[in-house]
Amino acid sequence: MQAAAAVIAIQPVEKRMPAARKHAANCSSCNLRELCLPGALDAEDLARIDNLVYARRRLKRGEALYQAGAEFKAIYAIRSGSFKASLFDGDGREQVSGFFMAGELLGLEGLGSGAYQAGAIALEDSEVCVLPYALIEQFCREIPALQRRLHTVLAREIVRDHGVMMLLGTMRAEQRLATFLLNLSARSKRRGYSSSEFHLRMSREEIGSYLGLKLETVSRLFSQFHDVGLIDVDYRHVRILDVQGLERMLREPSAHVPN
Amino acid sequence: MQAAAAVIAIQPVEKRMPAARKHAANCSSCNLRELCLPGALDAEDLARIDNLVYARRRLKRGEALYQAGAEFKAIYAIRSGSFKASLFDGDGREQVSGFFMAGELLGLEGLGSGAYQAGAIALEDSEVCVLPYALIEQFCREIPALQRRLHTVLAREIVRDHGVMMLLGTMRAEQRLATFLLNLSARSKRRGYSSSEFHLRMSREEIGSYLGLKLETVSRLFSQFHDVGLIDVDYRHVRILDVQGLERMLREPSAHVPN
DNA sequence: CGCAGAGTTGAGGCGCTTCAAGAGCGGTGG
DNA sequence: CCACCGCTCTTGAAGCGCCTCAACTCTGCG
Repeated sequence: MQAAAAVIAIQPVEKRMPAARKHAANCSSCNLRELCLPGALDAEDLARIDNLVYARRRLKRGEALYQAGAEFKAIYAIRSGSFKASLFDGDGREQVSGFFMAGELLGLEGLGSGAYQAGAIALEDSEVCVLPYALIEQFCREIPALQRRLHTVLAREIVRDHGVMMLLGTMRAEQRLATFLLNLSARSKRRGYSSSEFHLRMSREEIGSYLGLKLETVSRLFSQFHDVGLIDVDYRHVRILDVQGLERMLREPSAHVPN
Repeated sequence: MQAAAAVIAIQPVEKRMPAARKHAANCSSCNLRELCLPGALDAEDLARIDNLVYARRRLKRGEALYQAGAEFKAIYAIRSGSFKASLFDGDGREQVSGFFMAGELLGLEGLGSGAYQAGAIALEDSEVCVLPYALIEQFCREIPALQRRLHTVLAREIVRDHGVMMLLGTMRAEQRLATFLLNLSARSKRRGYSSSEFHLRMSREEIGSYLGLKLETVSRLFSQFHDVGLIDVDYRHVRILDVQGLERMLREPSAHVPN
């Protein structure tokens, strides 16, 4: 229970939500639940975890959900908005390790360890559900399906990181950006939005940090993709014109790039 | 139990081990346990998980413990020897995602998902403990300390991957190799071996794949490190002469490399 | 309306790759 | 035991891709 006590500064759901909206804090009535921690839990299990969400928290654009190195207390599920996660090392390097959108989980790397390794910053006004670790531990012991789901979600995070390693280790710049755009497209689609048209919530510099490129290179690639008819770009608004063209780029050999 | 049944081809511990050596299959009598899954479990909990190790398996150099994409049945703890994990994508790219040594766990990314994402190959004659997922799930429900430990271990794997992302995304070639050598040194020390002198079990090409470099570059860097007095190299035998020199390299700004 | 931050575009250079040739090591068979 | 062969490693020369530096434009916000 110490983890729950540690987030006491945040108002519990009951106090924050007027009675009329209170239901919205329950996983069972949340339309993002399939994407989120509950996944394909059946109705009975779903009802049992309804007070797993200890609180909600709203963040403004640019605000930090937690800092790198901060004490781990809870994982967070994104209810609305989006975030970037940033890694820091002791020598002044910074690297964006991922972008996260509605239904995705933040802070998994702190599970069972003392601290968050990456910092999480809101890329727009956002809202998250706070899932205290103590509650997660308890519910996972009681509900086998949830335990398994947590493992799945953790494994998925590892697989996601592997994708980034592959991208950084083996792809040339244009393939990295193509991968990035296709990934955003797929996640946008999965959330019921357009797969071909979306708004980038992050800067060229943040994209560059994520992809292991400089912002100028990212900018040039956007222009180049536009020139060959793969996409339309207007600042942060992107429309994909030729999905297969982007996919084809990934199959090209990566000359002049590490194996 | 289906996971345990699926590994039936491997002889259970009781059958493989003569009575005199049988104890060696128990975590409680394994001198690697602190590094491994059990971690700092107390004696009582340790006794309870003694048949978590369903079997042992020996592999020869070059043999695959499991292939990428194979059905996930168990995680593996390295009892002796070492492994590389390799990632593959659909477009013919390959990337070494890590090197693993005694006491470390393989196959975590398959937890709760259907399949291993990376393949694991023995870099020398090795032996592993087989930990069936069904048993892990069950023991974690019964033993809170083990549940937490599993989370810690999973989170550590994520943190490890973040380190690789940082390395690939922000460091120049010589910093990558320095990081690699310092990492091997620390892990060697932690296992009771020399921190300054060790034998590389992997080829230059495998190192290169891991570091996002070509094998020729790796080779040149070894020579260069030798020339400036940082290390002695004789093929795969390495001796670190100047730890602080290597550490100093990491602090240098990374001109001509992504942010 | 002005200013700061974000994005674009150009010119030049460095770092790592590519291509190539040769040397060293280990395993195998005579 | 030695000679051979394949694989790994080393080293050199040349080139490409992305970075650096820099100037300018566009956008959003007070």
